[in-house]
Amino acid sequence: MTTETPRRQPTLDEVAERAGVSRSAASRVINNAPHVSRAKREAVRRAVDDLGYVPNATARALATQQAGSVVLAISGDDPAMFADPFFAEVVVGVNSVLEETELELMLSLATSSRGQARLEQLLRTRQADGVMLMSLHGDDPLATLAANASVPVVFGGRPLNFEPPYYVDADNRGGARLATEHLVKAGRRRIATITGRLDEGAGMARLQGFQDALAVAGLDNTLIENGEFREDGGATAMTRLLDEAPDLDAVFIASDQMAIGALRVLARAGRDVPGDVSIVGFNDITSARHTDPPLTTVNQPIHALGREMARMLLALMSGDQPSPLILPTQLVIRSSV
Amino acid sequence: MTTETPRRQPTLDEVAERAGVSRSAASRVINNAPHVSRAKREAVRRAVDDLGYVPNATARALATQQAGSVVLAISGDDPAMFADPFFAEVVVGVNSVLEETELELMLSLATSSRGQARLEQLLRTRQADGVMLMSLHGDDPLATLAANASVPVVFGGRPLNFEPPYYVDADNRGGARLATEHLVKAGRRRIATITGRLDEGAGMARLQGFQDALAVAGLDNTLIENGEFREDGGATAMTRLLDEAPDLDAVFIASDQMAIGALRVLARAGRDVPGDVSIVGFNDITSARHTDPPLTTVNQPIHALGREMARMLLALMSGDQPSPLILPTQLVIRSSV
DNA sequence: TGGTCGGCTGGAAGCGCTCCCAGTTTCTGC
DNA sequence: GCAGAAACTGGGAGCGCTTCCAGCCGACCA
Repeated sequence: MTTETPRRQPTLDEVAERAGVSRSAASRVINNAPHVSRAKREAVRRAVDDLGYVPNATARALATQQAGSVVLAISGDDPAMFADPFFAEVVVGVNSVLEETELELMLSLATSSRGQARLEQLLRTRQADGVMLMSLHGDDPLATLAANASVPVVFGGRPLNFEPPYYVDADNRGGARLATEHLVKAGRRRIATITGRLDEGAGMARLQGFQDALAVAGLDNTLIENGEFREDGGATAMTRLLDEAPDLDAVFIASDQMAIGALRVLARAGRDVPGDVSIVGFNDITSARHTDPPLTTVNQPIHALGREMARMLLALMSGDQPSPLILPTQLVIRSSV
Repeated sequence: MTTETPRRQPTLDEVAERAGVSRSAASRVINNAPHVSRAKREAVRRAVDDLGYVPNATARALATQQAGSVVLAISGDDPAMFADPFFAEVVVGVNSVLEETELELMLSLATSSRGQARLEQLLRTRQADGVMLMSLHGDDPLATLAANASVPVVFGGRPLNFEPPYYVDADNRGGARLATEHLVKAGRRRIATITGRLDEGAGMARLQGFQDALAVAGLDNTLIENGEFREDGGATAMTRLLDEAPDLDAVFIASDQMAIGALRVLARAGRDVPGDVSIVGFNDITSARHTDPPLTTVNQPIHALGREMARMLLALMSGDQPSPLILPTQLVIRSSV
């Protein structure tokens, strides 16, 4: 009902006409290409301003065969997995570098098989110029898909069974070793671990780091329970551990989430932390600061992970061949050891 | 070095040729349009399979003038704001309905002015068919942009100063009232509040709910400090409150994040929770379960918020005129009251 | 003064798909 | 067995932009 006409966006032709030049010339000035005289260049700019012209991204994409967007794909079998704050922070990291470019960010939660099919579609239809692929586990079909995708792919984390050409990962193994060594140095001798999903690279690497450290210290490294990276999994794993080895005096837990569950079990069992048993977690989520007691844990640079993935993808897209990157992890000492 | 040719994707023309039909016919069967004989239809399908044809989304977008994607835009002045797990869950909700469609999800963290410009661009270039816009605060320029965007816009939460035609929001005011009433029922009489940012709709609504409840109860409702929705803000606000009104016996805190900060201050000040002072938070983040004591708080259906935003946008895009939606909030009783 | 060179310039051919339209075929009902 | 309707069919014109290319023109050198 307003007087506003539902005016279409002006096209390049209209700009050209108004500026009194050919469409080619107009296109050149829009794209800062050479071979256009100063006078025409300015005429075109003026016309652009007057008309409020904005190039149509779709048409441009069709003509240049470049989508102008990249996708961040989170693969996994649990639809709600993305709710993990971990990913949110990765996204912020990714965004921080994409912001400097003209690229748009698409998000693909390839969680159902339908989701995976769509991601595949997305790539085959060339709606995106590159992919960042996270959290492949086990025999994720996406791994192969990625391998022979026609666009650059960088992995976030390394899948099991397969070393991708381009990836950025956190030093999970090193971090786990650090954590476990910390326990050893604190004088603990009967040290267990609660693992994450062992069909994920991170889960396995943390277990290995744990075993590395105990092997070096000459301690038993077979007290292992799986908690699947979930809080309740951590709780039940802790229960089993207490059954199996009532004399344990420390446990390295492969995620803070699980540590929270374990802490609850420990409290209920009347074990004092860190008096009776020391705990160290992994990830350094914000909650880790507010557990009782505050959790000693391993921090991984999540923001940097996202940032570096994006940088690597950009490099790849511009024809470089970047090397894989492993980001350092760091022990954060609080009060649970 | 493999024998794989870097084969381009086949085009519709190739499909048509192989099937021995016209491009128009091929297009019709791809799009399940009528007016194509059974025989040709099958020939085309076969050709599609043989060739592994996938329609080029960009070309289709250009021809149909539909991008095939929607954007979820998070506006705000803090680049890291998105790291709030709140948004992650919204994304999951949004995704759950988009997954059923052919629409792709683009994410726009319109945090810097550059980010905002890009979002504006995104819309003007029609790279997206619709927008979900979240977390406008104060005089966010995006509000007006959204208002006269040429694509449907649904708001997540209501901005201040402006009631958008289409939005889904949580019942912040009602939730805050619930929380405060709970405090009153528990026999508390000297009740304060720590507010969130008052230039955001949610922050203001929660303050109003607080005041509503106390007005009804005939209690003083002027014990107010601002915590800006941040943890440290909650801490300093609590400190000020303790100064101002050492006799307070309860505080409604507009976010769990801030409540965590406040709890720390309270503990340090030697006040027992809930013995000396009762606390209720807002949001029901996962950490709320692990504070000391576990936090009584108001749960808002974040996943549903995302889901309903997406549904509303879909409705809008298909020409309907959905009504705004206010999702119920719910008191979650734990041990801090 | 003639010849060259190199930077302008605009025409035109796509990019891959949709969809209108006019022409052809095949069915109906009588 | 025939008119008229209904269903198919393929040609062609776009969607808005990029980019190749051939033609120009003025400048510059000998």
